[in-house]
Amino acid sequence: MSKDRFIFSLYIAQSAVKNHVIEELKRAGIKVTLAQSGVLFLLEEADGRKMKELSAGLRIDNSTITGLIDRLEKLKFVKRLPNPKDRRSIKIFLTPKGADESKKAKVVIKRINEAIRAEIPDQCGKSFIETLVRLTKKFS
Amino acid sequence: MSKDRFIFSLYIAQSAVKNHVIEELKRAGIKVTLAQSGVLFLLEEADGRKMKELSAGLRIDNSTITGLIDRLEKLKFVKRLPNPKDRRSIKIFLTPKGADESKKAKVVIKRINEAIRAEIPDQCGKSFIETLVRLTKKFS
DNA sequence: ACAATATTATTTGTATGCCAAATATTGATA
DNA sequence: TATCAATATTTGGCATACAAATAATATTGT
Repeated sequence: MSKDRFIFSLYIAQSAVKNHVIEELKRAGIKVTLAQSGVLFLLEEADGRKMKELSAGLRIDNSTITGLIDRLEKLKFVKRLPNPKDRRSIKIFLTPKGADESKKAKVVIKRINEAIRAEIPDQCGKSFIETLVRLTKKFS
Repeated sequence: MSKDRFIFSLYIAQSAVKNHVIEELKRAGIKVTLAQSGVLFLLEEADGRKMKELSAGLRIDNSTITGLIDRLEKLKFVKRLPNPKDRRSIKIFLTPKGADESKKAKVVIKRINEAIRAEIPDQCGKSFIETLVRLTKKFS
């Protein structure tokens, strides 16, 4: 049926997973969205990143990051601070509240990533991720 | 690095493929977008479908289809016609112009689907799609 | 030093996509 | 038949996402 419809199959699988994550985050009482949690995770790893570094890390457009940070700032999860070394750029910092939210979200995301791993046959488990990475490189 | 980050890997692979398709459609002078082409393909297969059938076929929300059809109708690629058998619903029909656009878009999409297939190792080619389908079922 | 160029973030406009609520119509049931 | 539940579509609100245009600042070439 969908034997050769890679584009569509990839779309609906990603869509199903994404909607499931959103639902589980909500169910856990988490205020940030999936995209916003991506920002928090990057900052947890290395705080004070520039907008540019965040958009590169998440593989999304600069202008999209602006909106994500706007909403995260309104929720008091991050703060924009000027970068004295380069006044074009801005550095983003986690607030304590944001760090807390990040940890909570990470629990949910991790659980779902493990549930996904469980769905992938062992022989081709590595191959699945490798294929995704190969597609990403090929079409970027 | 991204060994266990299935959600993220799936997202960026889908995103890369999607953006590549959009670019190629544009490059071929095609006016419809990827999502809109999905509607055209369904109608090419069976014209006069109801909104509900389209949203089910594309696995997207009802309200999203309304917008897609709005734009396709503005471009004169489809027409809304009343359904005498059930006046709650509406049937969507391809115009000749829409049928033409559909064929053009299909050439591009088919080419990219084949390029994707070429990126998947032979042993796990079937398994890749099967995994996507399994994930879709599990999380829907 | 200065002009041309590049980089960083934002703004605006358009397109998805979801959800919840509103509307219209149909079907079922008391 | 009157009412209530189910179904189909639309509307409005919000959150991504990209592209193009803009403003501010840095860098580079001469």
